[in-house]
Amino acid sequence: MTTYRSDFIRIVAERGFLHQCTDLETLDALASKSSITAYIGFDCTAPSLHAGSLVSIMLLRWLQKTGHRPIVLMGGGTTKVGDPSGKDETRKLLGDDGIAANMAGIKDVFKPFLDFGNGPTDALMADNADWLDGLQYIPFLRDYGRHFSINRMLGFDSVKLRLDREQPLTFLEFNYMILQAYDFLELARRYDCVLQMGGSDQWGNIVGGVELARRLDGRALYGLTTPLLETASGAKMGKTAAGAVWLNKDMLSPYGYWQYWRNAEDADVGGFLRLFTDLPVDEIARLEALKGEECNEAKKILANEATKLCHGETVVEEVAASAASVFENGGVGVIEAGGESDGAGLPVIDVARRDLENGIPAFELLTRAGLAASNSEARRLIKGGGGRLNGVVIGNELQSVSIADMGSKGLIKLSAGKKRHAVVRAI
RNA sequence: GGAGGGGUGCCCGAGUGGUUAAAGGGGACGGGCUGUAAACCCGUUGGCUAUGCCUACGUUGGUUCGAAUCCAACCUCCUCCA
Repeated sequence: MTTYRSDFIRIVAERGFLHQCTDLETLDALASKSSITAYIGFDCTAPSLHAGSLVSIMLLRWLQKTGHRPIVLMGGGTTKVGDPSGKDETRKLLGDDGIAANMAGIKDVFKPFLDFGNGPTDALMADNADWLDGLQYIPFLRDYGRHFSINRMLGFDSVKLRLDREQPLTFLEFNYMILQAYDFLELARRYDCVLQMGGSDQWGNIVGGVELARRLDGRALYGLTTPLLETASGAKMGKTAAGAVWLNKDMLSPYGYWQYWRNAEDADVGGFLRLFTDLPVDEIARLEALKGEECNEAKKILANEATKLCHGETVVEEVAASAASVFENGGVGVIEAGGESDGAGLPVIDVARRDLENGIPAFELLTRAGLAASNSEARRLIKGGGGRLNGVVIGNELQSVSIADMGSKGLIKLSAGKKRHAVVRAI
């Protein structure tokens, strides 16, 4: 195995972040003798980032921990264009307001992972709208557009995928890669940023920036990509039935976040521990070796550590206690204590006391609790034997749920399957 | 600009006037087996005030007792020609 001179590259390699690099040796040498600045771009297409972006975020974290300066680039400008990479259809175009709102949510995501400030290795946040918005079409085309070959761009996966699927690719989106290349150049000029990182689907775009800088400024920049993560059985990282695994607690509660990691497949545990926690690699090797049922211990540690990074240490304890209560004792978790769970426990649904006094059909309550997307789905769920009321299978979807079903704490536990639960409370 | 071929449910993909809420596969969800795992087996997979009703096969109109299926216009993708 290759030995690396810089802490950054060594750690990144041994923890599984490394997929491709434009010039690993030189970059390693550079990072070993000086502090470098590197960036990753994030588009503002949603109000939060999800677990799919976590590899990138952790990569910036390690960059900072090994003495370098991370730049988080908000795609305030590029989001207006829309990255065709990995999308088989045109994104809905967002307006300025939507982008600004999304950006605010995304900025929050980074706070627990990176230290921001003005020190030499403090993280920096930039917004490419600052330079992209002011570009003038003809001058830009003449100065930069002439360095891009359509012939090559057509070969890029992001373009090819769209064409192969017979989906439209607008000229607007086609320009995305040029703008991203320009971003890199701009960051190199402004902040002496020498490295752009990103998911493997960004390779083409990153290389575009490296080449642009070489042609225009005669400057060597570097690109590094992370593997595109899939779970061991091939599912896309960061997606579940309930939707994306958001990093923002308004979008996904810490409880739900913890559950995502707790439910990792056996085969993924080691890799996830390396990528998504700060645990030392030899400790991970030990956890990874656990076989059979013992693997669950490793998964709990994974869930605890990952949740700690994202939502903080204090919440983790409550979440873990909740999970133990729900899954090991058939309880309802921290909410039982009577307080607000603040996302550390099962979702709580408030239902008007009057409604409960009259009785609510079981299927309707499941829908209200968010355990089914529609009343029809709730009915099917119950017919299939997947609906539970206080742990008991609901036999008939019309069964009425009322005050009488509340336990001693005045709560009703509803379940869809063995893992999805919610607590109903009367107000 | 011309000629031809396409657009079907979350995705892929059958279906060319009624028996089609639409074959098959994937995915997802539920059940079984387990370890809150994987694999495997079974079931479900448009909505609703639900033994019925409503909405759906690119869009909008039309023909017909009846249309995803026929016609027209439009949108859009592909291939070839200029």
